[in-house]
Amino acid sequence: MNQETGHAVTYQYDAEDKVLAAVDCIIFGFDEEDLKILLIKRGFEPEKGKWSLVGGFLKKEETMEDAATRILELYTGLDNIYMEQVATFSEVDRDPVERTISTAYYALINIREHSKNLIKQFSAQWFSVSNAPHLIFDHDRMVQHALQRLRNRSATEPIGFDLLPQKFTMRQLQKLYEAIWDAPFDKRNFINKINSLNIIDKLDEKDMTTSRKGSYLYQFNAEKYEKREGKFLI
Amino acid sequence: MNQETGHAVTYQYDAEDKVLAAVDCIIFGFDEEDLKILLIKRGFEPEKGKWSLVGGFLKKEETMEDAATRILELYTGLDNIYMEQVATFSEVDRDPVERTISTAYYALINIREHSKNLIKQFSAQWFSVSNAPHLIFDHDRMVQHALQRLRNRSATEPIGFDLLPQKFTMRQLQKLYEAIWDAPFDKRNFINKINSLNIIDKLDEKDMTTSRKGSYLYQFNAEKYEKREGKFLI
DNA sequence: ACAAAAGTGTTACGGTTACACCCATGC
DNA sequence: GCATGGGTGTAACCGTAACACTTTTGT
Repeated sequence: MNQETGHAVTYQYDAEDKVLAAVDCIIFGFDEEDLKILLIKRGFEPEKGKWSLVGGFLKKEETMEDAATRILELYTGLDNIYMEQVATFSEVDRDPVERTISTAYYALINIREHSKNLIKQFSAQWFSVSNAPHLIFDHDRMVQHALQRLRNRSATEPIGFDLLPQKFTMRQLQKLYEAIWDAPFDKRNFINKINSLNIIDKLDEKDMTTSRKGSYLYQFNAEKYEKREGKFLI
Repeated sequence: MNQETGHAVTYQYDAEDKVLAAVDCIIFGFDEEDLKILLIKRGFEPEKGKWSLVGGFLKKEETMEDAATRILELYTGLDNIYMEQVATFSEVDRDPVERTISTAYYALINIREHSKNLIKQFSAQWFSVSNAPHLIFDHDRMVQHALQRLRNRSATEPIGFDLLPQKFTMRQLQKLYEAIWDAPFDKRNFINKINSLNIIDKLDEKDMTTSRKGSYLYQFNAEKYEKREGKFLI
């Protein structure tokens, strides 16, 4: 930031308005069928009892990435999670209590790994994106924005794997992308496309839980991804 | 934002840290050859005399979009300009004077229309993106981020026209996209592609300033764009 | 034997790319 | 008449999309 006001040689930052800065997290998970988001029932006024994204205020000694990481750990018990800034929302009256700007981040977690205790403690709940309740403030817009970003990003970066177990089947991967895009893909074309990317390894193991025949497990190979030529593009 | 702390029924916003919120603008222009950005020589400490994006602090009664619009008008005299939020930068020490987070916006203006007086008044100057000086704070990162966003957006939305005069030639349009992408395009393929989009009108006028033969002028047709089927994709 | 999900290849189509010559005009 | 930039069409190529049957195995 910079500004020249009245040609003063030294600028008086003191005269400027300060605001509360918040971070809100759109936590995505995938349950083999639907793309889900983690919401909490707000425990204080205003809007007490309504559904809300998880969030918190930015502290003086942390970056927004730090804050988002802290909030994510607080509500899921997880760290080292893929995360991306979405946008900052700054409508003047977005929080009726006090002027607050909020930066939204989305995070991708393996839904089987988060802490069930914390979920209970915070009255949190997973909702399908397509079937979520109305949220407080501008949180619905944040979710839509995050979803759009997730779609764009997942088409050009191999981030979908963050929503799956380390070992996964082709059907799971396909269902994941179908959930993200809310559109069906052709089974053979999808597999051919993924295989042509040459970034996942087929294992000798099979997952026997969803069919009698069983389906092969695969694993993302980060090394192959780094060394690949050509684009990643689903 | 929301947070449940110690199960209090009413949350004390008062206890939270406030920060300065700034807006910095990456103002893009196009001069028939290069993609340019408008920079100012900082008139106060710290970093006095160094080059910087134009910016300002967010005021209590305005949104960030408002602030960006205000700043843009202050430095160029223009309003009603295409603008998009890029991201918020929040490194703790990014501004050495005081904790300040800054949200970057990029704007696309017709470089012939901005106020020359203001440019002079603020010691502002246009620099080719590829040949700009080092900027203060994290402004270099902001520019790179904005440029990437401009590339992505301009591939799927007809925003390039905001950088051109209302009437322009195919060669100008092509050079603009070449500047944005820093890559050459085939003349015939480009024209075929643009024509197939069916969103610009060929006029009966010619621009005689760059060749003896003259080249036809075209005009973006917003109505056709709204009604088109299929994607816009350069 | 049959139900239920997994696995597998080929062809048609459409968009992208590569490419070279003539045109109009001012000097 | 010639130099300069403007304008035009086609064929090869490649990635995407459409499409149906066989395999495995638990019950």
